[in-house]
Amino acid sequence: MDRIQEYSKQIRGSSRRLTRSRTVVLQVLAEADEPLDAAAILDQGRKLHPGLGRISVYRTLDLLVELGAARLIHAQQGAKRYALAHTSHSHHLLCRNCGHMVEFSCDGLEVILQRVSGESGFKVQGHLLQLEGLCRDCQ
Amino acid sequence: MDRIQEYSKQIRGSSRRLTRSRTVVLQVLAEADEPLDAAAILDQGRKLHPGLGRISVYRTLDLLVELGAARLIHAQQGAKRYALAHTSHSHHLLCRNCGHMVEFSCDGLEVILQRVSGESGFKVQGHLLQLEGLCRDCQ
DNA sequence: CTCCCTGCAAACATTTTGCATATCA
DNA sequence: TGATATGCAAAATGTTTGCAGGGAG
Repeated sequence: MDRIQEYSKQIRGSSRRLTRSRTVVLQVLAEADEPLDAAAILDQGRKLHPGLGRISVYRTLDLLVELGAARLIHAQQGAKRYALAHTSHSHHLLCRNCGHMVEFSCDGLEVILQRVSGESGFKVQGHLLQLEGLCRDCQ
Repeated sequence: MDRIQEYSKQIRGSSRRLTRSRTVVLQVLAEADEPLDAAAILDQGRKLHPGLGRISVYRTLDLLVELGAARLIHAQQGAKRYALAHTSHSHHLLCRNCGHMVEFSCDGLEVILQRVSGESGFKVQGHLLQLEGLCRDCQ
C-alpha cells in the first residue's frame, strides 16, 4: 500500500519516529473499509504485531489526527471511530439504520465559513462536518 | 423564561411527563450562556433541586437531543457539552485558545447536502457541523 | 549513543445498568 | 390508579497516567 508510504513520510517529516506500532496502526486503517474504533484497531493491530499496546493505539491516533492524516468520526452512542483521510477534506455520512459509512468532500463549505467568520470575528481554522441519514438500501 | 415553557410543551407533546428533574435541566440550560457538560448541569441543577440524580441528567439530555430541543457539542478532549437549540439549526464555533463558544446558523448548507445526497444515494436526515478557530480576542 | 516511544498495570473519568420508590397525568 | 420516571449504588466502558525498558535515528 503506497498510501502508507505517504503517511510514513508525513510522520518522519514531523520529526517523529516511525515505529513498529505506528506502522501497524497505519496499516490497519489503510486496510479497513470503514472507520474503526480504538478497540477494533487494537484487535486488528495485534494480529500483525502481538505486542501492540492499547496506549500506542490511542497515541498514534492522536498523532495522525494532529497531522491531518486521519479523521475522528463521532458515531452512534458516542463511539469514536477513526479513518484515514483519503482526501484533504473528507467527511463522513452515516446510515442510521445499518451503520454504513460513506465519504464525501466538503466542497462548497467555504461560503459558509466566510459568512460565519465575518459575522463572529473568529478566524476559522478547522471544521467538523458529518451527515446522517439512510443509505440507498435502508430507505 | 418562556423558552422553557416552549420546551416543556414539546416534552408533554411527545407523551412524556414533565417532571421536576426535566424542568430543572431545562432551566439550567436556559440560564447558561455557554454549552455545559453533564457534570456542570448536575451541579447547577442540584442548587435548584438537591435531590437531582446524575442519571436523570443524562436521560433528560438524551431526551432533549432526541426532540431537537438541545444540541450535543463535541468540545475539546472529547468532552461532551450541551446547549439548548435556540434556533432550529444552530451550530457552534469553538475558540481553540480560550474555549469560548459562539452560535451560528448553517444557512447555505443545503447546497452541499443536495450534492452529497445525489452522489451517494443517501437520504440525508441530519447533520453535525462545528467550527474551530480563534475568537477575536485570542487572535 | 541519545532521546523518543513503548507497553503494562493501575488510576481515572464518564456513562449505564438493576431495582425499589416516588410522581406525574 | 397505573404507567413513567426517579435516584442510588455498583458495574461497565473508554481513556490516560507513571515509569522502567526498548528501539529508531
